[in-house]
Amino acid sequence: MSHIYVIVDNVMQSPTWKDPVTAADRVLLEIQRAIVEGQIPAGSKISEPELAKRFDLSRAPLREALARLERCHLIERIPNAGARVVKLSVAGLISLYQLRETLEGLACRLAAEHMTDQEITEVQQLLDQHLSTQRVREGESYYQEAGDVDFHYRIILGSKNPYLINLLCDELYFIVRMYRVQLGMNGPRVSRAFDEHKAIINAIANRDGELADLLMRRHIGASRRNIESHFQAQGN
Amino acid sequence: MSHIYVIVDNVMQSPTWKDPVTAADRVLLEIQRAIVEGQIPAGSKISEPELAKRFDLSRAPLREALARLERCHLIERIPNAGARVVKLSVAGLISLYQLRETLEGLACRLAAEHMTDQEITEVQQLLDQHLSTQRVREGESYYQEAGDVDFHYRIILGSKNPYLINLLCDELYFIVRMYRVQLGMNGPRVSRAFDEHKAIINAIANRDGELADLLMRRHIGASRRNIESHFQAQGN
DNA sequence: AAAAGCCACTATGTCGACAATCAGTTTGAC
DNA sequence: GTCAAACTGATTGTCGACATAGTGGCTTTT
Repeated sequence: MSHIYVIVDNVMQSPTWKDPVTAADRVLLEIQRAIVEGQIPAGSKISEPELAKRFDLSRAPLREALARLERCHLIERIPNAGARVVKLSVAGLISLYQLRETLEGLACRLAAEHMTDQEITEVQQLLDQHLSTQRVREGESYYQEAGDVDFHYRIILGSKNPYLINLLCDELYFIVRMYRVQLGMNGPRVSRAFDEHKAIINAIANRDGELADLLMRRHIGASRRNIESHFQAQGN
Repeated sequence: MSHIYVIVDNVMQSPTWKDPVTAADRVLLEIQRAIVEGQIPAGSKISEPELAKRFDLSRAPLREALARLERCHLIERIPNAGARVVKLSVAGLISLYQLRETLEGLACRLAAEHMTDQEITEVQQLLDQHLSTQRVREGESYYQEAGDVDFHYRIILGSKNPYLINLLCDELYFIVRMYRVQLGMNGPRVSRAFDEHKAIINAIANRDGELADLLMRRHIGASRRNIESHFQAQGN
């Protein structure tokens, strides 16, 4: 299990993420992982003294971490009443994907305008590389997950819009992962996703922002509909 | 000067904002106002001991407030090196308005789907009301500002998308205001904005999300271009 | 004189304890 | 028996002090 996150973490740490220098940073990463994995169950109450004891530090850095957890929508705090881990719901997931559709569409439009030729070439090489790796180890969707994250990540960075980058890579990233992990959304759509990714980067290479926008929205919309149909019979 | 913010605050406090119950909440509001007004200059360093003394409280609630200020992009923190008020730039403002265009466009599309007939009627009445008030006190753009905020605010709430609402009303609201106040963007576009608002709410009333989206993006895009041309000769 | 290294000082990160607030329970009155 | 009010327990908010990392100035060396 653990090597999944090793891969993803390596992917993410380079560009926007600074390594955890302070104790609050370290505990933040640990709690993020625990919540995303479901080790701290969704909807459960957060006890500051308990977590402080569990991670062996004072409440001060812990509260700092909680503030940042609230920022990425992993917990909800009520003054004088404590914090709870967010409850997952189909409605929430749909709201989230609606946002992603629009935002990553915008990222594509801006990326078509601002990415350098070299950056585009690198992404294309990345896709070919992921394709071959996935061919070799068919069925193991970890690589698809990491590759998918990496692809979207590079497009977002290519937009060169700091607000958009911060939003998608810092604030929305973890809760998207939480939904994917806890609702088991690693699933199929493997080969189709590759083709869609290729079409998107090609549109960007042609500097056709309009088309890249459309393709990305359709790409994420397909994921969303895939999930929606998956949960039509169930409650949750 | 101060009564401007009284109006806006009254507008904002009802739906999503809880009144400041804790000391950190109170000082947060004060510092937000100070930064937005430029009383604490853009780009200046934040000294925790100094602010703690100035507002007469400990560093603990102050740091809580700083964490939330970072969340609304009003300050930037570097570990072990302190916090600075954000530096305004034309590039930053353009990035911000690009985001707003897309996000509020999405809000319109969702609002056309989710707003109740009553909510729509209320917004229409609000527009007529603001129009008459503005007619009476021509030239005083405060009312236009408050009315503009109120209009956009209601559309955003009408989207019923919690992530989108939180984003636009909590995270991006203050920095948008900071740009408007410090770069003096109360400006003209008064009567045109009214017409555009009316067209948008009419599209929503007709449940034409596509059109409402387009009109809103054009509406904000006009503001952005208005600002861009205003700063083509200057540095900043 | 300029650059590099050292040192003192300040600011940030962290800690433990106190105060205020809220939830659940028990007690009391009608 | 039921509702209300006070009490108890624990949790959160706040405080002051300590440890540590960064900043600026001074000395020393080339």
